[in-house]
Amino acid sequence: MSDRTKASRAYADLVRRIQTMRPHEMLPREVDLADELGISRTTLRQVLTTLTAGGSIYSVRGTGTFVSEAKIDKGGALSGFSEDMRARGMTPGSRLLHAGPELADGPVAEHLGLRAGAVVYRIERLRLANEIPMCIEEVRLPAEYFVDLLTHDVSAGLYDLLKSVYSVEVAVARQTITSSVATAAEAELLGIAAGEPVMNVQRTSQDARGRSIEWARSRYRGDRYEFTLTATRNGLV
Amino acid sequence: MSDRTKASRAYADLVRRIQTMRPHEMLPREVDLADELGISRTTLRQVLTTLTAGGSIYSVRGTGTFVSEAKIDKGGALSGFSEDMRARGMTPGSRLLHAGPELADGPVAEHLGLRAGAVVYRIERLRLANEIPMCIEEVRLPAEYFVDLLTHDVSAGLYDLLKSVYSVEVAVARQTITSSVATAAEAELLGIAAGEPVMNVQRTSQDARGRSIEWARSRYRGDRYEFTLTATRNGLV
DNA sequence: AAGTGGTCTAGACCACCCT
DNA sequence: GGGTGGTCTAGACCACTTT
Repeated sequence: MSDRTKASRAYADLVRRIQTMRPHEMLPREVDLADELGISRTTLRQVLTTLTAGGSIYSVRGTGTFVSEAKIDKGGALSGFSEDMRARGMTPGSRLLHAGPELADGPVAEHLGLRAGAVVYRIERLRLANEIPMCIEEVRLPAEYFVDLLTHDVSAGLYDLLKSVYSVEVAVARQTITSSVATAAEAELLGIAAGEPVMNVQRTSQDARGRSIEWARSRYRGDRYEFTLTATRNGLV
Repeated sequence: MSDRTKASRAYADLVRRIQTMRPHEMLPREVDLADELGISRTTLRQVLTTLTAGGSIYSVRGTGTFVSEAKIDKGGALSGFSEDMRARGMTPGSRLLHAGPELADGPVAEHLGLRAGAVVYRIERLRLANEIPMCIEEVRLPAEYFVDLLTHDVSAGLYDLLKSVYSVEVAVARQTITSSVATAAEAELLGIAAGEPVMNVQRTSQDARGRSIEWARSRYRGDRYEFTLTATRNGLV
């Protein structure tokens, strides 16, 4: 959404323009469109590529570029709990269950790419949506990247904190989702009955340099949460 | 993987080159690299953008371009069951439970963007991995796009069929995952006990033109299946 | 000041679809 | 043959980091 470059400004212009058009309506030819937007065709094509990847438009070789039909709205799979809940129109909340340093044992060290015995921070929170318990979240972060992390407020909006204080942003995340039934302890925290379904989400995050910066395990109550994701076919490869 | 364009050939070359390098090792400067690969810097940058999006490399402004550290291998969220299972090293199988035309009722018509009462094909299959039941899959496809679909063998590899016979490919898919416990009927088909956890995956797929081409509901057994996905931060926006 | 990636351009040529 | 998107180029200039 940054309007620092011509391309991103043209992108915003074009998105607005597409919204006023009907599905399968044809866009002006690229040379003309570039002219209207005040950019070169090369820059325009960069913008069009992004829009195509996002499913807003499609082009047919030798024929033209068209507005796509239904818009599958993309859920931000890279967002954290707070952002995710706000996108769903709910108010996120948090109750801190634990926050402290510990030594990484085998599995944790492996997931984070650290040597066994390295220091990690473990933060465990009960996450709420509109005051209702939604999931139990357990996050581990390498202490070497986030010095004095616990002197800050980690009860909510952890990603904002990592970005603003440590200038670290998630670039790639891998999530594994499994289904199970709640144990007695989990059930009590989540306010459900033992034996009810829960979704387990394990997540490993890396920054742009490819360093693992987070390993998280969440247990969502299955009766109230649904996990949404959008996949797009890649270009070039 | 197509080597028809200079860019895709350079991409393949560069991937091979990166594999011989160590994490955080610096690549040659762009002008030189473009020269070595026999392409212009503009074309090279297109390739580098793809590699960056894929998490293979990262670049630091004013400094250089580097090989990323750990490689999170991307699971193809756009693949079908057969492809998915083969990627996990298992042999996919299928038992056809039902295949026939029907009239789209409200919810189905809505998901597929059809008028109520349009004809859709419903295909229900029990999907196996190494002969073991893995999920129950119910797919609905608009008959207007896939004329005489049922004269073909739909028991396995449906996506391959859609591509080879109808030249239709999935470009964007949206999936919603929820957790529940198996009903008696589901449990029997899946070979588990009623009350055990299952994962429900609902999926809407669109082709490049934005037409909804598939609506599917799957129920995976929670004890044997895990859902993996990789998310990457987008450029431009 | 020198070196690097980031943005943008004008224009050439190719591949394909239509009438 | 005329129109459209797809690929590729050489080069300019900017922004940032390092010495």
